[in-house]
Amino acid sequence: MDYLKGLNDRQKEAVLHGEGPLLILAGAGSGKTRVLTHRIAYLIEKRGIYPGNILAITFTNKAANEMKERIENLLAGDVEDIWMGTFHSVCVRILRRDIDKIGYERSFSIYDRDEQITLIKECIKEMDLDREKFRESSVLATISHLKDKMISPDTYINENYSNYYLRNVGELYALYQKKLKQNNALDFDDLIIKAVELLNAASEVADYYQRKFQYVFVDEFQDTNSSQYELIKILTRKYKNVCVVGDPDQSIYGWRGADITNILNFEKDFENTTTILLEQNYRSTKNILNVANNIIENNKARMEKALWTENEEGNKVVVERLLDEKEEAEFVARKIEELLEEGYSLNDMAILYRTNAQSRPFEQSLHQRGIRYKLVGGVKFYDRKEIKDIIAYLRVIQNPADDISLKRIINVPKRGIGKSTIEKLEQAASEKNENMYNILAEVDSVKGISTRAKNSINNFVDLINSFRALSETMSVDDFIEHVVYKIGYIEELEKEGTIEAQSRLENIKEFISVALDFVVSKPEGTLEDFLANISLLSDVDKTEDVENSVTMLTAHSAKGLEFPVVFLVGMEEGLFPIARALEDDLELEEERRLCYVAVTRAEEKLFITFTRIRTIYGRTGYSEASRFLREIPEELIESSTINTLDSRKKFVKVVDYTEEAYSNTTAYTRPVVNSEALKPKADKFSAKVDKSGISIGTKVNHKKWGQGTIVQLKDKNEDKEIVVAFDSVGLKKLLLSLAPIEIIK
DNA sequence: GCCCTCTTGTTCGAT
DNA sequence: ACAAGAGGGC
Repeated sequence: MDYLKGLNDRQKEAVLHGEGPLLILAGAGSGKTRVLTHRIAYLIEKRGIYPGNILAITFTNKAANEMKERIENLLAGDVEDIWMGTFHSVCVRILRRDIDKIGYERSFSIYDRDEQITLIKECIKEMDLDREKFRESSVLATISHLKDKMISPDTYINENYSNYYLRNVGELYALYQKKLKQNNALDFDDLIIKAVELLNAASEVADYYQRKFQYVFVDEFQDTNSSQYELIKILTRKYKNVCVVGDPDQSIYGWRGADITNILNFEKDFENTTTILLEQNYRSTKNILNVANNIIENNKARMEKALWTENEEGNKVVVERLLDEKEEAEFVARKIEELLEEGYSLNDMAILYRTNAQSRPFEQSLHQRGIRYKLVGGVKFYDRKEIKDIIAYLRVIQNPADDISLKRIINVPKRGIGKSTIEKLEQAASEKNENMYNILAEVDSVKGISTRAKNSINNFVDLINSFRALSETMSVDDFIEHVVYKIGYIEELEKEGTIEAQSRLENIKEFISVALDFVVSKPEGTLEDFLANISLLSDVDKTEDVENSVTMLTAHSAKGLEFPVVFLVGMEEGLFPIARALEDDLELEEERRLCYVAVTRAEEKLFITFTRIRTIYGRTGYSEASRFLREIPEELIESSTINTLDSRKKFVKVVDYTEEAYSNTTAYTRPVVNSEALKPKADKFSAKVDKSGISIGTKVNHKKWGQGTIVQLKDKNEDKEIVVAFDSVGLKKLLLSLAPIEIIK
């Protein structure tokens, strides 16, 4: 194959680069994914590098999968052995093998934000600190930053000994870490720093990976933090074949510890670095790119870079002011319908906003018109109570030391283990310095607990023990199904009979089908793999592919994506840029970079909207156009509601929301659209397709496994279990209501 | 021990 | 607007 076909000179240079460190400064849309995939393919085929000797860090798991696919297509060969994934998933993989060398068990749990809060709350309570002064979220933020910078609690306490607040934050940090360890749990930051710790502590482990990873790639390098950079330095110490790709203008995770100076320091940290600039944009029209360039130029702390394109000039960017968020959503929905008539498909379009809370009106407007959409992030499936409960069960089964999860589910569903009993158990646990599960196992010797409670506890322990044995032998989806029935969760919800309980039941079914998907894509995956998988997936990863639908997501989540048509909404002072950033130059520049990221997602058409009135956090107020809009030259803008700019480069109100103007925007008649192409959200789950009239011998088509024939059919609970002989994968057992199948006539 | 209501505080982005 | 926590009633 020709690895260089269609590449420009700079890109070719990057692909063909030999040994040694390589820094690629890649502007938005400059084809960096192409460069990365071609370079990896080139290394494997032309330079004979074994795929297992390559590590590539991507920003989402989805990006990793797409890259793998593209490389596979280039090579027409198997590249499964490449280590490709996010920092976090790669670190989990390293830690699962060897974390016992630094005193944790390999069955460690991964704590997400909720568990972190529960844990820090416990710490604040235990240290008897004032909750008004020591806010969980700000304490956690400090701890996280300290971890990123790999500053230990002791160091921090010593440095801030004379400051009451900071010293106690340091003490909280120490206690928090101690508790994590006791729970055999790692938070997100720990995943990185414990991997670094492991590599520093165990030279044979470091040696293994340093030999293994002859070539290391890091995408979105501008958004790495210090500990992640440290990890890269350690892993590449032997070969120094490290290629990082980044764009300082797209650094948008400073609040999460990302450090642009990593890019600036790279050339210093790695001697003989080759630096390549990719400045030709292949994604956007001249107009869109111009808008982006004009905005980003206002940042002072910036490496000069001039992105250019040979693409067409394209349409002017449309900027519209609407009355309020409802009108804004209506405007977007109408435009979407127009664009459909023009021949665009729903997949081509995305709505980008600053905060997740802005999605509601758009959901409503799109839903009303039967326009399918998919929501990235937002109210999270995995944050629902019932799902968290089940995950807590699974965590306890996998890692009995996990007290946080244990306490969550010890009396769920109610089994007569009340508050006072739990307090006694906690006390006993801390006296003996043991995990609660161990105390439960020998509860008969704990004083002050009623016989009835002891009975319940013994039953509970037996139940968990039986699950532990079963989890080894059953497939993950079957196992979860077994657990939810066995613990009586399903029964309880069914008894409740409310609509809410019904939706909880459906969520649980959905969760089981997530597990099924996992088993299908990774047949050798264990329960702990599944748990790690769901906690490390990004919102983009978790969003299921809904055929033919508009994507709605935050500007942050949109990083790395591109769409022919982008609606950038809510461009108002105090919203984008967000209020908090208005008084801080650094934060304001990060907002501007975020705006730059948003604008550069668009390929052909960009619509920007803002409103005159907006309700935020229950308060309605007047809003004014974002300063970023004022940074766009007049000649690049087209608008029907505002008369662009005056001499002071400010938006001037020309069409006010008088009655007339208002009715102008609402008296729009909807074009008749082909309804077949636009089904509403309700049929998102394939489970809803009609499966009556199914019998032995019926031919079905499965979403993943293709065609098959039903060979067995029996009642199971209120459902039917079917066994299908698939042409591709042989016999599979499925639940009729869940299976993503349709009947072939 | 459990459930319900009222109050109070928080307001961004997310692995 | 919304969620979590406190406090009161059963």
